[in-house]
Amino acid sequence: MATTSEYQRMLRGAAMRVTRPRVAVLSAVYAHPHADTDSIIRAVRRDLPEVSHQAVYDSLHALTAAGLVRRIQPSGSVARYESRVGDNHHHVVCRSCGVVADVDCAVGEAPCLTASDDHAFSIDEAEVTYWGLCHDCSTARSS
Amino acid sequence: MATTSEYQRMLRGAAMRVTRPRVAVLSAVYAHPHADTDSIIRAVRRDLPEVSHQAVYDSLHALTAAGLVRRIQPSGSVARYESRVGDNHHHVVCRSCGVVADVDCAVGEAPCLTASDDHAFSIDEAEVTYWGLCHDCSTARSS
DNA sequence: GCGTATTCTTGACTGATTCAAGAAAATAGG
DNA sequence: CCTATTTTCTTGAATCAGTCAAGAATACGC
Repeated sequence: MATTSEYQRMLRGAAMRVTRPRVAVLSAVYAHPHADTDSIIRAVRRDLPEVSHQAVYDSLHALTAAGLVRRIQPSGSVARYESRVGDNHHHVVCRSCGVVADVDCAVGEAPCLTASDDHAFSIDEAEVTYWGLCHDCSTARSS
Repeated sequence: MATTSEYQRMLRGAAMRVTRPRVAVLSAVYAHPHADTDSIIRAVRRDLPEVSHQAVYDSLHALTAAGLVRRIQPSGSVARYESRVGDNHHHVVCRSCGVVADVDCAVGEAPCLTASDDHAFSIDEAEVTYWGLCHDCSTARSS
């Protein structure tokens, strides 16, 4: 959690114009990690009831391009956004309810960054998604 | 590549009814690894010009549920299907053209299967996606 | 303040995928 | 082989996330 002026500073630091929708979107992503676009729109509208969905989409794209937020999209899910950037962390996703949690890199610094055969690709990122059942869903099933 | 009767045997082995659309879809997935649904529909219609898109969607879901094909969906891409199942391999995706290639598991058998903190999830799979530029796209950019 | 470039609003549109109802086809049993 | 039952396929409409486009509003350098 940060204050409005901190979000403004972050935007300026990324050479972006400071607008109310952008500050509200950045704040919503910080307040609701892994939220989908629709949840972010609803959160933003608690502050700014009149923002258009397009402004939120534009802001999310701009913030993602600037590296201030990160977009994730597990298979079968819509796009989700988080504020934790630049630390090479990964995600665990519940197959049943879709909830997402953060996972630090498993072994050492970048365990999976080296593919066994890179097919002449120049690889810049390795993204790991763990799949399973969250605590609630797995107890709900066994009971 | 396999013959029609082999695909039929695979379907029966999975306790699935053998229908022409399913055989054609299975064959198309084997012939076109990492193809999206639309490419598969077009490939299937070379054999069976009258199949509905819905039959292809249904077949792909049924084949995926039976474990005969695997569905992958990198961020920002539509669903893609492949016939290589059960061997814990991963994918490298080109950020520019979206092409997908297979990558064997990097280190040992299941390098990333152990999350550092599983948040009480029961994890059953670790999926690794490598991002970068394929050979063609990276030479096209530097030239 | 002013001017200009960027961003936001409005509203239509696309494209992948799903839903639903009835027709057709596949297996089990006789 | 024939029939019954269940699954699968066809047809056509609908949904949903996200994009496109044109003009109005706003931010910020001067």
